[in-house]
Amino acid sequence: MADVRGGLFVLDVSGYVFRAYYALPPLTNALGEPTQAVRGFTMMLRKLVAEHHPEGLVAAMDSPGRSFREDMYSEYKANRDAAPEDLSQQMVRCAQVLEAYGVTTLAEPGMEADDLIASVVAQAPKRFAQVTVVSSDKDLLQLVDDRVCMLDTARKRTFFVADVADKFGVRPDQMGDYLALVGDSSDNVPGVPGIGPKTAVKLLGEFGKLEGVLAGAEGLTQKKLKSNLTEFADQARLSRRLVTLKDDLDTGVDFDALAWTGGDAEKLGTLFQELGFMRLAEQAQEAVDTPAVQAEIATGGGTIDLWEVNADELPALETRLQNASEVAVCLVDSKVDDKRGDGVDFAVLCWEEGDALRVARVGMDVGFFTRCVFEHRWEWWTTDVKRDLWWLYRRGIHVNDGAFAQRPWWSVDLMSYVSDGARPTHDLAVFAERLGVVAPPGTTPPVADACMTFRSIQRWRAQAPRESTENPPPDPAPLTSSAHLVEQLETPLAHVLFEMERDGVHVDGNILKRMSTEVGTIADRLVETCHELAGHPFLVSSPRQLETVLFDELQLPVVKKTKTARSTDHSVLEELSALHPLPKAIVEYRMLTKLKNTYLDPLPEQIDATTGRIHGTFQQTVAATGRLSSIRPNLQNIPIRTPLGRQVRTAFCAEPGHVLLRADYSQIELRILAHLSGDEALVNAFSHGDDVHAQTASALFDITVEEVTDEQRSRAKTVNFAVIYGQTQFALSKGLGISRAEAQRYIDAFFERYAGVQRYFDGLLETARKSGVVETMMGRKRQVPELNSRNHNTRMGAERIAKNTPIQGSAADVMKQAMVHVRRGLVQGEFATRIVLSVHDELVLEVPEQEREPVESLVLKAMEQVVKLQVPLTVDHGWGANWDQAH
DNA sequence: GAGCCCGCGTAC
DNA sequence: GACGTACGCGGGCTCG
Repeated sequence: MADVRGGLFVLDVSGYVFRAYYALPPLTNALGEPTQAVRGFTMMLRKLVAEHHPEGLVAAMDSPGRSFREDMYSEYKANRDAAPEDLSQQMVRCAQVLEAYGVTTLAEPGMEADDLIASVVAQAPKRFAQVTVVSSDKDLLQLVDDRVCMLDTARKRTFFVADVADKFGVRPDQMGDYLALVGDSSDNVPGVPGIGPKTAVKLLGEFGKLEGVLAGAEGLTQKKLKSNLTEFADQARLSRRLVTLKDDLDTGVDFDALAWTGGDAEKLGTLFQELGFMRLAEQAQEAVDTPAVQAEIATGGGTIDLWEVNADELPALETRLQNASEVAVCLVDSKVDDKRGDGVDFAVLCWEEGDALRVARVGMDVGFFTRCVFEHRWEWWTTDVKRDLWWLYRRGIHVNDGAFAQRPWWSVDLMSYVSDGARPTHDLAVFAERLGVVAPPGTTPPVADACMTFRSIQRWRAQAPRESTENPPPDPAPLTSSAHLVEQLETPLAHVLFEMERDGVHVDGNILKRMSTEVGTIADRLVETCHELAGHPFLVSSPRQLETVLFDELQLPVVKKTKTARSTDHSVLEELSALHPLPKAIVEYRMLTKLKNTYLDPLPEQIDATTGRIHGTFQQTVAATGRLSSIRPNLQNIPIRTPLGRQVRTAFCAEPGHVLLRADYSQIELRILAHLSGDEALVNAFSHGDDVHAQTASALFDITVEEVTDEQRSRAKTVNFAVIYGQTQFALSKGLGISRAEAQRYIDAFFERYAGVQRYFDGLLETARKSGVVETMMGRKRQVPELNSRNHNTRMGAERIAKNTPIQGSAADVMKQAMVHVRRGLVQGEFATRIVLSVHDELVLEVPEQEREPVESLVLKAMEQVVKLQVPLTVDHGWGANWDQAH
């Protein structure tokens, strides 16, 4: 969600209180006065002030009595019971809270709050650049435009223009027509029978406006729809009038007086005491303080002047930018979390002149941005460089590898991520706060963001150490500080990922659809089998219902428990299958429906009709260890372990004339462990090309490597993994199905054989306890404060994280660097080969037939030689027409 | 009706 | 209570 700061906030009090009254559990004060809605409203108001720092505040309420809409249509809101007495009382109390808070409250006989809000919004631009309507009422979405958004505090969502389109399928200015067609049951607005959201969107998409739809009804082929539109045309017009907001009321508002300067602590204290809000009464003072205006702020003591750049002023802007070495470019798309790049477009540029920041707001001008990318030489500073590349791409500005490499790009998300991968988000607001950069007061969100981006990046680069003393730098490609990590690894990788997303992966949807039909049939039969075995129908997919059937009705033994229930997971069902046929059927059913619901059905939906390819998103700042992750769809958990699952991979195939190359690191994490620990036995084993799992087995079972059976090797492999994950005997015993004592014996045997690993972990934990941080080979950091927790479990969990993160994270460093090198090699060799997937230790490339040999050697070489470790890095590979075959 | 948590299952 | 890192599904509860 985009952050909304400053500007004017217009509160829909009636709507809020109405909902809170019914939604919240009843609450009364000592005198029995109902207060739940007042309390909800007060909390909302406090939160709003604390989080959004409004420049101005104004509230609007409905007036008691008949509204002009009832004169228009006697049934308006007739479905609502008269407001209960205790709701009206609370409405009065809310008005008192607002008064004590110093907020002007508007009410006008015959008018609803919505009309007052619309009128305020219409006049606000004279004084406020940005207006936020605070409401949950979709009627008010009509008001949204590029200066007005709606904040729904209940659902924690902000609606900009693109969000309205996203949610309803129509532009904000079409919302009135939309509601007129669909109707609104909560206000008893009739609409047109038979027209729901889908039909309304289709009609408005075709005809634009309600009148257009009514006029165009004649030409429609669907009979019922046509007759309804004709028969109920007047009802639609009436509905349209009912949902139209009156925006020309004389509100008598003095907009200058709306600037919020804080409330009256004394009044609030008294009021809260009456209401029985004792905690709030105590905090009344803090509640009314406006955020301190800090002169220093992001401006660095200078001033910020916003320059609205007209088309004819662009050359002048460019001249001034000639002298800028660094420019924060905030591309404003009305929607942050989106790579499609539609919506209202403009950018805010921020740069430094002398000691002052300059800010320019520029509309979308392809020529200007093309010159920004290809001609101007300043550093491009942003919050999300991959999003910028998409944004530019969607407008025909194709930043290829060469153009990307020509300028330094710096991105807040990547800086934040390498500094501490464990943070839940890496957005600008948090990053800036950590660096002590605050938003300049009284600026609109895009301007504030541009200034904060500029100052934050400046400060981070000044603070980031250039040298690290923690680990010796790997060679070649030394990355010894987080600044280097961003500059040489993550930022170039962002461009590689952009290209991977843009180019996508070719997927044959028909294969998946055929499988889906077959799997669906079998699953349907299994449902019946399950019902018969249970003796009655039940929802087979519901663990809760299954729990009842298995443990209450069939009286099967409870094998293990989850936090809240008796577990029915795979291991439990396996065990129970000896006692009853139902568990086995469930296992089968789960396997098939998992396949169908997670892969077979969703994947074809994701195939882009024009490219025939899936263009997923690779997230670069999500996994705490430094790994990539993949969403929409997740391309990193495509099945491989079962034959049926593997069939899914046959759908991931090369285009005609191409072939897939799969290349994966062999045992990369164990090799990293060997390198980091320097353990002699482990290093030697890898250096000599020995079978490390067999070597571990020989230690566990006290036999020679030659005597190791397949079964013993497999157990040793599990133990090797357990060490990487920092597992204890408990988990290992579960994994191997052995006693805890036996598991402990394995773990002890491992660390006896590989004593260097034990020493490495001991040293690592000692250092990490002091610093609270662990680090990867390339200097990626993750905070682990829980290492010093007094809670045993928390501390143990933190120790597992501390041991695993350098291993998993360094492997991620290596793979990411390899991706950058592979891509660079492909560009330099002018190959048409594309990287299509990256799955932690595996790369998949789509290679034109004639490029097979050179690309194979390029990829293997790049991956194997990306870093020089104490042990060799080896890469397995395979070729195939599809992903399955390439194994 | 949307959002969230839970249990579960897929990958490395 | 106890296995590191992810994403996503269906069910079911909750609801400022």
